[in-house]
Amino acid sequence: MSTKEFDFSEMVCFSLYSASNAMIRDYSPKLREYDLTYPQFLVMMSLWNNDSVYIKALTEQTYLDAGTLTQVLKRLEGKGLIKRNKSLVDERAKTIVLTKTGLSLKDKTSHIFDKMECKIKLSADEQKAITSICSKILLQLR
Amino acid sequence: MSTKEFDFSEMVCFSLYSASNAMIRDYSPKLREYDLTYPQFLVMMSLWNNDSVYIKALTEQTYLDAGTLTQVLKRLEGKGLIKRNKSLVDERAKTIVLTKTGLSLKDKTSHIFDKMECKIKLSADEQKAITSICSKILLQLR
DNA sequence: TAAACATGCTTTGTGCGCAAAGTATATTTA
DNA sequence: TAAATATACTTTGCGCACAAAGCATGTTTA
Repeated sequence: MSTKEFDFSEMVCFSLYSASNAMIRDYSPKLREYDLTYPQFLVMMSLWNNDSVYIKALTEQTYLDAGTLTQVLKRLEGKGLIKRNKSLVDERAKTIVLTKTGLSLKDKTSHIFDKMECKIKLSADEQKAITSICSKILLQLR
Repeated sequence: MSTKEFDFSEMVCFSLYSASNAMIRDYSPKLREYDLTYPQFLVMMSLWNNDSVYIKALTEQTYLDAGTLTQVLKRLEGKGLIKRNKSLVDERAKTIVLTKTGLSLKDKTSHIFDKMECKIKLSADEQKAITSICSKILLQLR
């Protein structure tokens, strides 16, 4: 016993983990020009899709937990990109709305994706494969 | 302008990020029984493959940077799983060696993978696809 | 309608992940 | 061989990620 070797390149979890870290690391300098981190950018994208939502909706979009989102949203509010308003309907909940500045960032950052896409060269099939297998994993771990 | 919707499920980076988070989140309770985090477990696996190595070798195996590894290794040493010895050949470098306790953990934790594998049901082809596409991404971001 | 429970979010504490700066040792170069 | 450069690692600072506990407001139930 104790003779089995661990082949890191065949491990699903490690592959995802290291590739995800690498991609986010690569995004970071581009995002930093707009004073954003990747998770912050993610939240902004979700809000650009759909504004005036509860934090609960953002946890479902981003798969981040409420505790993580609370601090991310505080920082985004600190930068003047969003406002957190207490809901009138449900006093427990907070409605997240984009400020004018927050909204205007959408167009300014739209080139970041294009640059990224051309940097990592995946075929359409590979792109489809990886995203669908990731969805499958995510679904099984809910 | 400003009309494009972001489709999260088609984004490579987000797919990797959320699936990786989900898998690590799922591993965590099992690893916590052995007082390990996922990155700590990763380092241990690397050492179970190959002991008495410089930290540099671990950065290459795990793709974690030296700063991250320094703290992970300190914690592993604190738990008595490894020792960090100053190299006799190169005074700058540290040689990481497993303790008896650290070595013995290999067999004790070997079941964790099997449980995980059976939980996320991927075909052999899917597993091969995802790991190879992740390798490709990693290679392009070096 | 009071008590029990659920929900939406915040707080706290731990451990990454990484950039940037720092320290000590080693190697190369002029 | 002294100065410049490189290497191996550590330190610092910031922002996640998440579990667990906490708080306030809702909803359900006895």
